[in-house]
Amino acid sequence: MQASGSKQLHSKAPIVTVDVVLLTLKDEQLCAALLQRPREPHAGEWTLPGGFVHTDEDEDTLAAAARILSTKVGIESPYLEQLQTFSGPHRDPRGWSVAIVYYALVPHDSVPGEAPAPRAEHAPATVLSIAAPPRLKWRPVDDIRSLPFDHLQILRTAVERVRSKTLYSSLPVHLMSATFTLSELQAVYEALLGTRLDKRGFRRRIEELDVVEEAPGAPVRGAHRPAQRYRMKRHGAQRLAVSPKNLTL
Amino acid sequence: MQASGSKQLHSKAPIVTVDVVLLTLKDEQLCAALLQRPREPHAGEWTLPGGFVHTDEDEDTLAAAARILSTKVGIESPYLEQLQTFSGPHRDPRGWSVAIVYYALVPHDSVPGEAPAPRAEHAPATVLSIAAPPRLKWRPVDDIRSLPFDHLQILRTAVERVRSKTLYSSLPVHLMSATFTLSELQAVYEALLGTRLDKRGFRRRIEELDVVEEAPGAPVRGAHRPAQRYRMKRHGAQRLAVSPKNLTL
DNA sequence: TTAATAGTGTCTGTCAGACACTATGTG
DNA sequence: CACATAGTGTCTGACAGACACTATTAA
Repeated sequence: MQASGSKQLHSKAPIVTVDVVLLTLKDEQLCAALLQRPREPHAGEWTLPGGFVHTDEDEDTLAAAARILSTKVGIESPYLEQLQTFSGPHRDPRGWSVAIVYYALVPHDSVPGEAPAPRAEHAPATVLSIAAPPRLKWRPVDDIRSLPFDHLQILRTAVERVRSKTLYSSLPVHLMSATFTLSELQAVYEALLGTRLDKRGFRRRIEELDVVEEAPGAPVRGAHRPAQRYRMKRHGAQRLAVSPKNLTL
Repeated sequence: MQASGSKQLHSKAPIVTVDVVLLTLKDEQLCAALLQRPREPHAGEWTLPGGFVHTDEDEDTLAAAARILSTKVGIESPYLEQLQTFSGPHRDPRGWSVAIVYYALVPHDSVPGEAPAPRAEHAPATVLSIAAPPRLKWRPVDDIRSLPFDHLQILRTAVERVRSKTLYSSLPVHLMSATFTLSELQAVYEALLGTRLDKRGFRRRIEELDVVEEAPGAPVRGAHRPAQRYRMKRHGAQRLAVSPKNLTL
């Protein structure tokens, strides 16, 4: 037994883990981060990043999720939000378990690659997990057909949430690099939704949401007419702008 | 320690509870159910219904929430949905804790009153906590200024969620009796939103949502023109209809 | 008939979708 | 110049908000 030494004599306490669905956009495809498990159960298989709560250092499960991303994937302060809690006697072979699940969005260019040891090209910051290097890979979410535990269901739930929020919010800006053009942003929305969007309507909408602003510096000088660079507005920490137009009865 | 006897030597496992924000509408006011705690911590104080997961009988935390409502409040199969999971080292004096929180909506006429001992009508199953019968009361949510643990924050989050969903969904039908008139339903929406709504627009909207149907039987013969009775459509179990109009980018 | 509530018809301003247009760069 | 991408102007059908109207009961 554990902390509550007096009352719960009937049943064992559940196992508690925190899992993270880490998503990015790569070649117009939404991809999820998978780690190869170093230990049983399901040793050697690819799963969502996860781990136990460290009650001696984590302030809450959000902090635990951030720690797991930092430690096991080498990603710092991404957009991170609680998804849902999954539970049951069979989802983990070790017994009755609870998984508090978060989802995270990161721009593709701030992400460690697929090497057993992280590539040198990106992520110059020290990656602490070098000692027991977890293998990392990114897989398009629509290609993932099975995962250990109930991680496939968790992944599907997270993807559904992200796609759904894309319809009425500015969530996808968290998939963009530090600066980006509106055309790039539109391409990201289109990739997530699997639809073409009208340029005029898209720009009207983004402007209403009021979450991006012109970034200083030179415009993008591509093959043709240069494009204005934009960046995310930082209101407070990481607020989600939802169109007020969609909230009318 | 617990099931995972090998890896987590660093920190104690968190305490896991399931709490429920149980809401109903009474005299045009949204009210929450509060129970008087029979035990420490906060013995004698009024809190949200809650309890431990019984890993030997609960299929998941949703089932645990349903069991807690049935056992401790005497309410069977209400609308029940996961709200959010709260966690941290300080929210419960017993230690680092996780609360998986659900919210439930019930029609006012299917609800036990404020009696000291629970009525005999429900909960025929053995109630283990009969020794110290939990007292129940209903308080308007806007009058509740403080609660033990972090239950005030939890309550506020649930109320915000319900009011927000009222704007674009049919959630409030779960606050209605078995049959009801459209005027009554509109009054409930108005009470939740604190706004007057246009009758024509309201009826258009409810029709689009396609969640109510005409109920058989005599119309309501009140003081004046009789009104058609309606009832909730049962699609599957308890689906939530969201207006598709609000999901356009 | 009056009062009160149930329920419908319909006008209108607003806005999203559509699409044509201009602007500005490269080669 | 042709071409490609960036960015804007603007028309129009649909629809939500508003509100007047009819319908049906009791007293």
